[in-house]
Amino acid sequence: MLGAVIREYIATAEPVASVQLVRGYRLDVSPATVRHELAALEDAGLLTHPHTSAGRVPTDLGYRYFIETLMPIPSLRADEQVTVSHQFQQALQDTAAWLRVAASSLARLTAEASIVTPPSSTRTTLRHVEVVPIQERRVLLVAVADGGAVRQQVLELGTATTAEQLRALSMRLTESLGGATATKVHQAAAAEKGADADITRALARILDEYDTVRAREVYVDGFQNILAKPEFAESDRSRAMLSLFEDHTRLSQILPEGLGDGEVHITIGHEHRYESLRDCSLVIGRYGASGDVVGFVGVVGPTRMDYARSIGAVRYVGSLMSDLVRV
Amino acid sequence: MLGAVIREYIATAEPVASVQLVRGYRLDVSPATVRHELAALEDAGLLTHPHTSAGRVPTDLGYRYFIETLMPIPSLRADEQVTVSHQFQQALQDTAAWLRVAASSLARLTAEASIVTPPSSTRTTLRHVEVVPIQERRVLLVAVADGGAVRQQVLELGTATTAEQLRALSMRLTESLGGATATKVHQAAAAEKGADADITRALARILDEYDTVRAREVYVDGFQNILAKPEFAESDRSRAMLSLFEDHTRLSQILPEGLGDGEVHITIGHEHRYESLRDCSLVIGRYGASGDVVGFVGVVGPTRMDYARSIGAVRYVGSLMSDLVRV
DNA sequence: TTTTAGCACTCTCGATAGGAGAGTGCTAAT
DNA sequence: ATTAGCACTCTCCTATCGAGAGTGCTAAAA
Repeated sequence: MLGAVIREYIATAEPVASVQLVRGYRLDVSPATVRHELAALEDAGLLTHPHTSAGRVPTDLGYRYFIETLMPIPSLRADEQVTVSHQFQQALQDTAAWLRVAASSLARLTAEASIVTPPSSTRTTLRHVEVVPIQERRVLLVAVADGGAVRQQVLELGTATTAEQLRALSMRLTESLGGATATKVHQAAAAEKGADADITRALARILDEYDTVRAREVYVDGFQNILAKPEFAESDRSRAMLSLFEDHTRLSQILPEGLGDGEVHITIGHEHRYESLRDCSLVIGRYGASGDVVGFVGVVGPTRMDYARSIGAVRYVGSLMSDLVRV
Repeated sequence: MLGAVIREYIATAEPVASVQLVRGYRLDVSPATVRHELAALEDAGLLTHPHTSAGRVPTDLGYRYFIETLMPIPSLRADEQVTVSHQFQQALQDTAAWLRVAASSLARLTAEASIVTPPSSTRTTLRHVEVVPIQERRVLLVAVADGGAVRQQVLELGTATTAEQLRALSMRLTESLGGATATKVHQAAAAEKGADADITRALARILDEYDTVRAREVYVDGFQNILAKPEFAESDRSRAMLSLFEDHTRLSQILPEGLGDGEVHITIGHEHRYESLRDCSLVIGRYGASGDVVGFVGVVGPTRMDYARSIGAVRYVGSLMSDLVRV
């Protein structure tokens, strides 16, 4: 019964009445009986009334109960899987590109807004360092990390350096710092002097960035989907949300701590700390290679959202991303 | 007089009445006289009436006339300049980072939404190529272009290759393709065979990307500012705009063609092609080094926007970005 | 004990109407 | 050319009303 109400409400966004249930689900009882049951569910705190003579609406608790005990989670349809994985194929080269793909396909699949964070690692080690000349005194420092992730940074050198010297430097750095963690590189930086120290320090900083699990960058897509939902017709509400979305620092704080691999974490309405998310739910998954390289992928929508579908989509996209990161 | 109406309307978003003008601008004439003048401006097509007994509202044409003939354009206040350029200082290392900074400071300065495209060049030549090992068969291809812009791409090689071999390959490619344009690199790719051909082809594709002036990536910020404006209270309108903003392909099509260096291009309301931008204006500037490396930086807001301020902000941010690209 | 029919009661929502307020356009006088 | 005066128009707010939807309760039926 709770399930019926929730399904109906998810579909229509209107409070659902007893007669609707009887008709829509071909129940062999009268509306009055249904009303009795509904009243009981309301006493249990799983449903509410917007006002005396309106149909039932699920509470946050109601959704939670539904999700945890009665909801089957179908995986994505095969053809949808194909479409998405196909899009991923086309964006393999560039991390930024496939993060964008992840965000946009998730948004499209669920018709909600999506959040994706870049992969970051907890104890990255350096695999390869390359210093590439750009201009007279400018060099590009390229650091390839353990998992194959790459980061680059432009540096200004104090003295002009030839390509040969840089090449030698690259080899020396790769040699000495290969396999080193952030702390080790920091130590190495402290030990060096002059221009090389600058470079090593920059390297250390790059590694530090990998280690901060919450990257400053967050990829977001599909906000227009949210704006289209009837519950966000008033612009005040959607504005609060949008401002949260644009403030990536704040945004990254809604990501859950200590999420296991492949797990999906759901927060509903009042369950999260931000006032502006009171009418929203988050479905956040984790992708990455077993505890090492880690990122988040999730969906944001009104509490009245199709959780089963969202969870399915998040799981699938997450698994694709895990594959990409693991290689 | 037109100026007074426009200024007032920009400030209040309400149709402006004759009495308001007399009071607000301490005119030494009666409201009736002002009404005469306003009627004349209306005949000229520079103002309208929402309805018979409402104050005046500028038309698109009115804004255009105002901007082109009567509007002084103050530069940003010194302290604002300092704040912004300071933020740029902190994001020098990473192209993506300073593009984000550009978008967000522009949004903050103007309280409108902002658009920034990455720098792209029309006839880029290759300066340096580096092939960096990542994993057994994976390599990172780093291409440093003429202006100092850097792009990277992960490649899968058919055969395993040692670090030494890659190093030699890097030197050879830099040697043979240094100074080459996209077309030349394409030719070179066609001439080669095997794994090297793959790499050269990838290089050519990277150069192609530089050459497509309109990059697929567009940095956008401050959409919430738009949502806050009274004219966008209804979510339908803002939704149309937001969907345009999220569709970067469509978005990049609103950027003006053939814009000179340091010029600022303004499009008002009905002047642009997209229906969903009917109530919006664009203030788009160009940054880059004299015709070579080029990107766009601009502001999007309601037609009722503070053009002087927007132009000032776009100019300043644009000049900062030009400095960054030129080096 | 569970289910059901019947009915009163409550609340929303849309339509309608009225009145205040704001602002213009016109006319005639300065 | 400017202005005072005034009629006229349109919006916007408020109040009111009735229809409609849906519940909760009660008492009867299964």
